[in-house]
Amino acid sequence: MSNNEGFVLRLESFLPYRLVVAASLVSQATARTYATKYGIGIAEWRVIAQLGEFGTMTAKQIGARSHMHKTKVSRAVALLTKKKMLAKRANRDDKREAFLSLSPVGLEVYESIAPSAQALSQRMFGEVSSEDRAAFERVLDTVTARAAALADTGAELPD
Amino acid sequence: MSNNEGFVLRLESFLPYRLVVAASLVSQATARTYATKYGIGIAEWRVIAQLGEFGTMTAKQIGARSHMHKTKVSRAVALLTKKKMLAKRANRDDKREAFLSLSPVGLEVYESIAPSAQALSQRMFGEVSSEDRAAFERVLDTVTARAAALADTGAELPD
DNA sequence: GTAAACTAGTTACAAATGAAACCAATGTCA
DNA sequence: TGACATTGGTTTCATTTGTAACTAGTTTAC
Repeated sequence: MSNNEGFVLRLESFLPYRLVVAASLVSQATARTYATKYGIGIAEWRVIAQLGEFGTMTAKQIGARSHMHKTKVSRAVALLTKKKMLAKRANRDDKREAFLSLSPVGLEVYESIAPSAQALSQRMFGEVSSEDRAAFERVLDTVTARAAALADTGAELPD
Repeated sequence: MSNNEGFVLRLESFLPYRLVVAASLVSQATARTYATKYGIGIAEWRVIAQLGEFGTMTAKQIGARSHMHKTKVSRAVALLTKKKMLAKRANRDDKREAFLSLSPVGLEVYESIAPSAQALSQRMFGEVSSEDRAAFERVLDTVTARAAALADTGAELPD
């Protein structure tokens, strides 16, 4: 029984809530897999994925493309460097930054983990029809844009 | 340029990644709004939302329905109790648990925040067509189920 | 040329989080 | 009945996270 006569919010069908719950489960499942099979976390994996896709980037570029806070990137890079998965090359023209890329070891990890990630995704989204998948992507796009705007303008709610 | 000839994962179109990014932005926007306007966090809001919807629940029930870890529920309940937003009534039949419900203050908060939350959701999902929204919900459902299964079985990746 | 403003990245600190230990109460089963 | 396992909930502890301060390097404006 609900204890108020006015507006009642049904949380179970409230989209922002459902989205966040789904993402958190996906994230858990993913983290668990990467951790148990490769001994790295999601942040590290994202760095590897970016470098695997684009070859060479600065930490800043990685952060921008992967939507990660710069401290997170910094720590992920430090860890991956310690694990010899990354090569760091100084930029002669701007000594503040460095060019990062996958070392042979890192590349190996990437080549083994990327198809696995794809397979995991397949397990989660595999039985979705392609129409639904397309719609899903459209919605993700608009929501991402809207939420990003709301998140960093700190916009007030309408009354 | 990519630095490997084999399989390349395009992170920007990788669904689990996009889902998690979208959710994190939604979560940020939401948290910011609740925090600035009501001085509570997402966990606290979820507790309030559950109680607003269902009236009276134990901490355990709240955790189960809202997908929150029991320590998180415990802390949220403690905070809300300190803020006089919750009423706690002992269960005579099982003194380990207690029945929680919204106090008059808590109910006020709920009645003011629930429509705001709805409005915020509207801002994020408002321009989505109802077909896309339906598809989106279908996908969320299947993904939630699949990810939950993967997350707690600790299933291995296929090779 | 140089002082002030700015930027890439790291570090220090504080808050949030989850796993595990814990406490009190309840259930089980001999 | 009484030992043992289990459960609701809290607390402790170690880890993760983000904010803010900081360092080193670069750009801008005079």
